[in-house]
Amino acid sequence: MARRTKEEALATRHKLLDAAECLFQLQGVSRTSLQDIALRAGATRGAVYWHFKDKADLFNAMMDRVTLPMEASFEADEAQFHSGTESGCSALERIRHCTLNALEQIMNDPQTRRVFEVATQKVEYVEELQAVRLRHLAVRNGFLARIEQHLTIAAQQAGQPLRLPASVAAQGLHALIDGLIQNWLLDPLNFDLRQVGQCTVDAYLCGLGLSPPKSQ
Amino acid sequence: MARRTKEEALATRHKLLDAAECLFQLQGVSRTSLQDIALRAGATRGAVYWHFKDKADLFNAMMDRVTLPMEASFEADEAQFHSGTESGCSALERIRHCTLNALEQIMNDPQTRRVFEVATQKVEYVEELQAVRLRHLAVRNGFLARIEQHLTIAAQQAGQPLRLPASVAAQGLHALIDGLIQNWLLDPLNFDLRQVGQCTVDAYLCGLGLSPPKSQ
DNA sequence: TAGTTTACATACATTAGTGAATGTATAAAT
DNA sequence: ATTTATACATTCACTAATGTATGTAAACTA
Repeated sequence: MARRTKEEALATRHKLLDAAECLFQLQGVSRTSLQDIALRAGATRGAVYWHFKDKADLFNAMMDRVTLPMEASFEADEAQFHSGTESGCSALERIRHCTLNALEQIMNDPQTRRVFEVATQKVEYVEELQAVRLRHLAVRNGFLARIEQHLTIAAQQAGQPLRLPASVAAQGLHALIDGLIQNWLLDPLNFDLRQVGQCTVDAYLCGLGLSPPKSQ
Repeated sequence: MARRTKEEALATRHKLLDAAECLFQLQGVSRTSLQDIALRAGATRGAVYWHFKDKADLFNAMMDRVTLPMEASFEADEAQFHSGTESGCSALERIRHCTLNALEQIMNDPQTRRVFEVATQKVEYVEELQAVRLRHLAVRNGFLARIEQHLTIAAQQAGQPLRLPASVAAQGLHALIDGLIQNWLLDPLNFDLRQVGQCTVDAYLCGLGLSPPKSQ
């Protein structure tokens, strides 16, 4: 077949990733063949092997397409916070804002939702995907450090100490959010992620000794 | 080969399940063949197909072997609670006791830990395993109902209302525990499940308006 | 505009896994 | 003491997936 222009090539690459997302969600990663993916993308396995080394490589690319922007947005947020102007929003507000934002994105952006569902229910984390696991751990530890830091600042701003060591408190908050997402993905109609997320996170923060703001 | 006695047959059945557990943990469910399992159990695929319909059936049996006893113990606990004698332990204590117990079992019982790791990281929940997903949901809803009930009672006993609707509060507590387990399984050395579990659960309960007991 | 590389498609070789059929020696039932 | 069902082992037929090798036409490049 005829050679494509660079833009066209990039387009087929994205088509392949789109197809993979959907098929992974429907059938699971191991049960979808590269053939399936190529077919759904209107291509052949030749295209897949051109763009990716193998299925694990493709999977990584699929993850990157949603996790890299998410991490970037978090870091942008971080940079803004440290830009000298404290801009009137407390550390506590920022924590709530960030977590609520993440929940919103998972609820409203279909691609994010698809990929999260695949990552939590439709893939087996074995050796060839260990890179994914390690990145997951790295990102998580980054989150934990950030949360810990913000909780510490929030406690200072509130003028009272945390009832728990900040690192432990951070582990709990992260586990809570993580658990909420997992459970919601498992059965989205079972509860409202935004509402339950907001209430329970506030309750937890309150339990840490941080009184919730009176907004909403 | 010679026919085995019933006890021997049951023994091979367990050997097969044991082998499956380990191999699933090591290689993931989809990448371990029935051949692998049989070989490790010192048998052949014939034995597997005799005891189980297919891999999904075997997987279900493997899950049942740990989840059925767990559910049974929970129900026994429930029965004891409703046996008229209030036996001096508050609903709040019971919640803490139950969750801590579950965490302990996951930490200390290797089989439970293996199976949980498989169920959370080494399997793809697709149609042929939908029975597992449905049972998971059913068990979860049972837990939620129980937690909700106990939280309500605990609030009555404490003489002050919950800061959240009981159902929402229950979702949060479950998500917290679930998230703790998931994160710990992902990297057991990262934190101490018992300690962090106890602290963060107490913090959350406190945030709900239930003051923690002064034990420990 | 000739040569080179790109972006695939096609064809091939190999392997591995499944399910079912069949074989078989013995435990259990009568 | 037979008979029968059990608890497997062995073999077979089939499919499906992977990776690689090769083909090719058009987009770039000099």
